[in-house]
Amino acid sequence: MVDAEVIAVDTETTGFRVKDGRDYLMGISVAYYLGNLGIMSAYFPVRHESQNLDPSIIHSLKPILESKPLIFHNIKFDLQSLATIGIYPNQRMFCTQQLAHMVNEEWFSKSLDALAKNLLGDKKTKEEVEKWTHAFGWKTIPGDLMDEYARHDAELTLELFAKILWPEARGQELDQLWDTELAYIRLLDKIERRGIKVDQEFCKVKIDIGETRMQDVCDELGFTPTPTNLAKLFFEDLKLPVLTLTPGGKPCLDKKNMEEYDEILSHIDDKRARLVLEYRGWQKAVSALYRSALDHVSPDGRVRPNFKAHGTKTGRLSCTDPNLQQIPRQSSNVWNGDAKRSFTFDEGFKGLEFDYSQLEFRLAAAYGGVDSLLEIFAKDEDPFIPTAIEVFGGIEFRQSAKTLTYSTLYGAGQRRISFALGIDQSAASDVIGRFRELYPGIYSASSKATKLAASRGYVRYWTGRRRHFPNPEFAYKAFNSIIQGGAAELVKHAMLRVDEQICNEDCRMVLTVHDSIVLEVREELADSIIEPVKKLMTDFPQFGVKFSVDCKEWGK
DNA sequence: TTTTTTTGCGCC
DNA sequence: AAACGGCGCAAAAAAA
Repeated sequence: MVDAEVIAVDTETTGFRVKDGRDYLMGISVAYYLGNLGIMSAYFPVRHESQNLDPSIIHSLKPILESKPLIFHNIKFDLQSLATIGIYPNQRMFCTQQLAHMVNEEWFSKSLDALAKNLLGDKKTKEEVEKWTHAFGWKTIPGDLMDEYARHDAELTLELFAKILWPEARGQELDQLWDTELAYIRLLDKIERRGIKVDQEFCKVKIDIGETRMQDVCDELGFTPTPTNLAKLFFEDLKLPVLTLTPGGKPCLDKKNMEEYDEILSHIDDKRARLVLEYRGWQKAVSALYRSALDHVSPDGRVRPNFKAHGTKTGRLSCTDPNLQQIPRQSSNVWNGDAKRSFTFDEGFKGLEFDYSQLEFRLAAAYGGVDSLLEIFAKDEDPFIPTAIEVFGGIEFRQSAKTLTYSTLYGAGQRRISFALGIDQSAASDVIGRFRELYPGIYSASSKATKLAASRGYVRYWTGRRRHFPNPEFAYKAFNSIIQGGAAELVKHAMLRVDEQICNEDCRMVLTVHDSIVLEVREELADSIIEPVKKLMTDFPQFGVKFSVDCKEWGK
C-alpha cells in the first residue's frame, strides 16, 4: 500500500447509523495497482464478532489512509464510518459515486453494483456473501467470510475510477471541478455530523393533538377518509361531478379538487370536504414530519439527515432520513403552520435563515441580458410589477404575474399556464405572447439553450458542469436546468465561502434548502455575522445582476 | 403475506 | 407547435 499511487477503499459497517456511533466500522477493504503485479486487494476485519485481525492493524493503516490519495464509492459514508475507529483522512480523495453523477447525471442508478455491471461488465453475484449473512446475520458474520465480497467492492471502485470515470471526467473537462466538489461533500459531511436539534416535546404534543383531531374528524364523518371511501360518498351518495382524473383514470381527489368540492358542498351547508382536508393536513404533518423527526432522532437529541449531492439531475441537493427540505413553511394552518418549531437550537444559540430573493429569476434575467429587469433587481424593487401591468393590465394582478413568471422559467406551455391561472388556453397563449414581448431576451436565451441541448446533447452551467439531454424531445428543459442548476452551483460556492470564512464552533451551518442556508449561531454573535454572510452569498459580479439575501430568525 | 405501484402532498 | 422544472415520504391500492 505504501508503494501504491492511489488506493481504493471500502468500509463494512454494522449498519447505517454510523454518524452517531450506534453503528460502527467492522472492516476495511483496499485495492490498488502495483506495477506489473496488477491489481492487489485485501480486507482488514477489525470489529467483527469473530475472526478479527490484531487491533494494532488500525495503527498501521491509519498513517497510510490519512496520507495516500484515496478513492471511495460514496465517500461521505466511508469517512463517517472510518471516524468510528479514529481514522480521519484529509488529503486528496475521490468518489466514484459523485464522479458518475458528474459524468452522466442521467444514469439510472449510481450504486456500485449497477455501475460495475453497466460500465465494467462485472458479472459477479452476491450469492456467496448473502448465504453467509443469511446464516450469521449481517452484524455477526465472522471477518474471514466477508473477505471476498469486501475486496471485490474495493476492486470495482478502483477499476471504475481508473478505467472509466476519471478518464471520462477529464474528457468532459470536469476534473477541474473535482476539488470544489470534494470540498462540498466534506462540508455536507460536517453538516450531517453536527445535526440539528429536535424539540421532542413539541413534536409529541403535536402528535397528540393531531391524533385526537383525526379521530374526531373520522367520528364526525362516520368513516376514514381514504380515497375509496371518499369516492363512494362523493360520487355514489352525493352524485358530485368528477372534476379531473388521476393518471390511473380514477376521479382525482387531490387538494385542489377537494377545495372545489368544498365550495360546491358549502352551498348545502356540508362541511365534510373541509373536514377531509383538515384530516389529511394532520395526517401528513404527524406522519411525515413530527413522527418522522422523533423516529430519526439520535440519542443526543439531534437528527442527522443524509444530503445527497448526486440526488438530482440538475445538481441540486436532495435530503433523506428525514427530508429537511420539505419542512412546511410558516402559515396560519393549525396542523403545520408552526412546524419549523420542531427544530430548535442549543442553549445560548439561535437559528438564522439566509434566503436568496428570486435567485432563479435573477439568473434568468442575467442570462437573458434583460436590462429593465437588471435595473429593477439592482434597486431591489418588485420584479413582478412590470408583468402585472404590461401582461395582465394592472398592479392588482401581481400574483398572476408571479405564477406566470415561474411557470415559464419551469418550461410550462399554454395548457399548464391556462390551468395555473384559471383562464382558457387562447387567453393563456395571449398572455405568454405578451410576456415574450416584454422580455424577449429571456425567450431567446431559452430557445438558444433548447437548440444547443437538442443538437449537442448537453448544455453547460456557468461552472462548466454539464446537463445531458440524450433525448432531444426533452431539450425544452435545458433553460430550466441552466437556471435551476446554475442556482445550485451558486449556492454551493456560497456555502463553501461561508463555511471557510465565517463558521466555527460558535457559528455552525446546520441546514440548506436549495436557496437558503441556516446557521446555528451563538446569540451574542448573531448580529455581527449577518452582513458578512450576506456579502459572501451575494458577491458574484460575473453575472452582471445584483443578488439579494434576506435574513430572518428560524421559524419567525 | 410481502412487494410494488399509485395517489397525494410537503418544499424550492 | 408543444412540453411546468427538481425532489422524498407515507398511506392506500394493486400485484405478486
